[in-house]
Amino acid sequence: MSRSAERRIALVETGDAHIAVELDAEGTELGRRTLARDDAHVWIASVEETSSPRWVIRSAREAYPRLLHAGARLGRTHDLVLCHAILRDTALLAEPLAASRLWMPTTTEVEQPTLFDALIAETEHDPVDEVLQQYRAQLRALSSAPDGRLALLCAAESAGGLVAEEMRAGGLPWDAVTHDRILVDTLGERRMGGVPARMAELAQSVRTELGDEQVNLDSQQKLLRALHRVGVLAESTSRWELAEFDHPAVAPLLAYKKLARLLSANGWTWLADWVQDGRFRPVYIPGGVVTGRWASAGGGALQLPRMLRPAVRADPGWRLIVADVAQLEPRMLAAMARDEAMAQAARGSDLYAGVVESGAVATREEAKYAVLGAMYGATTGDSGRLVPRLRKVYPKAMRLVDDAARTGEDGGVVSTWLGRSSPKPPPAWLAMQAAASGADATAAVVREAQRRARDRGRFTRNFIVQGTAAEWSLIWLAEIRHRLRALPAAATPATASGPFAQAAHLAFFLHDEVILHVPAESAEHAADAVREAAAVATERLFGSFPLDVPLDLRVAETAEK
DNA sequence: AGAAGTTGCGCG
DNA sequence: AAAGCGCGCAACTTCT
Repeated sequence: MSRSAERRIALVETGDAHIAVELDAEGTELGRRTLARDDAHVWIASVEETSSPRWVIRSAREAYPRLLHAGARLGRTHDLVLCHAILRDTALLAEPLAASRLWMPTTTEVEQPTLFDALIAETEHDPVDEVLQQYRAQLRALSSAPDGRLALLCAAESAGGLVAEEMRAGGLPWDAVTHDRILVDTLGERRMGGVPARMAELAQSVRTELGDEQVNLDSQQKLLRALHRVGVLAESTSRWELAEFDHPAVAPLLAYKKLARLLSANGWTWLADWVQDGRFRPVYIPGGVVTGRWASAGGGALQLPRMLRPAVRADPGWRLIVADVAQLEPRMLAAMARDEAMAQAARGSDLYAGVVESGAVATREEAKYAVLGAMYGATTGDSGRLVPRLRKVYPKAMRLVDDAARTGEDGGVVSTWLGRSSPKPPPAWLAMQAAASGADATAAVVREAQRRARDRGRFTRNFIVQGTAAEWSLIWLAEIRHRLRALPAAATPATASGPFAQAAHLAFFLHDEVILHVPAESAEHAADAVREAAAVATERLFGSFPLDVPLDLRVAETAEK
């Protein structure tokens, strides 16, 4: 469908109603209607079915949960809050979108009203006018772009906003019984008013070996002092440092710390707080990371521990599709830099094996550290030592990241493939650099400024790669979602009610991995959808440049790795 | 007593 | 084993 043929409808929530405003391609109003809050979803669903418009909304985060709950799904949106952040900061536009506090994400905390807010309140506009004005401003910004990249990014980001809410509504199927069994098997029997049995035994062993029956193992300071008393002269209580010491307290201590971590991060309290009706529902925050990666709030969705993956279990009659991309970031780098040699190494499922084949390094481990070091800016250690070898074999790719690093060191801004730009350095950073370049700068100030400049360089170096990988993933998600909507309703309903009780849905997303929850009879079609979506994402970003982005995909009952 | 900062861990 | 990017969270410690 061509863009101009696309129907656009702004959907604005007012106190007790929704106003739907029909728009043309420039955002000019063609007509409007008022919908009572309680049955807006009926009209929306019918319009969705007959003409699948692009809905212009303030924010999916704010508006979509209620619609989903009422039974209306939105196909495509333009999310003004998400797109405002992109168009405001992008370096691709000579004249970026004007920043406005009105279009920042609303925070949940109640903030003290500022003078600025008071000013806004005084001059408050009609909410419909505000939406239309902002949309027109964003359309103007997009029409001044040199190519379609920012428009693609805005569309993908908006789709991400929908996916995030739909994933929360659908939830990740979570088997509390399996989770509990893992906890008991690992931590020992749960005991009222104390730590679980096995943890208690380990703690006892540690205290005995330390000759201190009282020491609190969860206090770094007290633990460190106790260790020093028995001759373990570690500087911190971190795992890798303790492992260096040969003392009988070390082994049980490391085991205890591992269990303590599981208990506090994903123990019974977490299970009770975050799993209801057999679903884990974290809050996803699209664009929550400066690079464009998603953040999460609550539930620790960014740290789903490997150990607990067996608790991710499909409902009866349903399956999980578990898919991830191996080495997404270096693949993105190869294509961004149009580095044919690196793309050649990326042919097939293991990029690191390809790097070894190219002769740059001898082993797969070396390849891994060299490639990670190139993207992260390692300068010392094994990783730093290997990076120069990549410069010989992949000069184009290395020039791209090296240039990004230099731009950052100089205080500049870099952009991802689709045009999301890094934040400008903060005033304190600029002040430090200015101070260091003054005639009276001390050696210490100069040294510190150089260190901070290198920090900045490593950030911008990584930004372009991490951010472009996030863009690939966004398109992947959007294309998966699009294809899932065509699948038939489930033969067996899911165990949890809600908008996805009978529909295949995205259930989890983490940077380069997705988990889908799908009716068993649709599993193969859903798997195909995930594969097709990956191919489309690569093609949308890089056109005909030959880049492999292979998936590790399986259809299973659990998400076990 | 509660806010703010630090440490350590686990995820990509 | 490493020490290079990006996160969230819990528990402890220090500050107010």
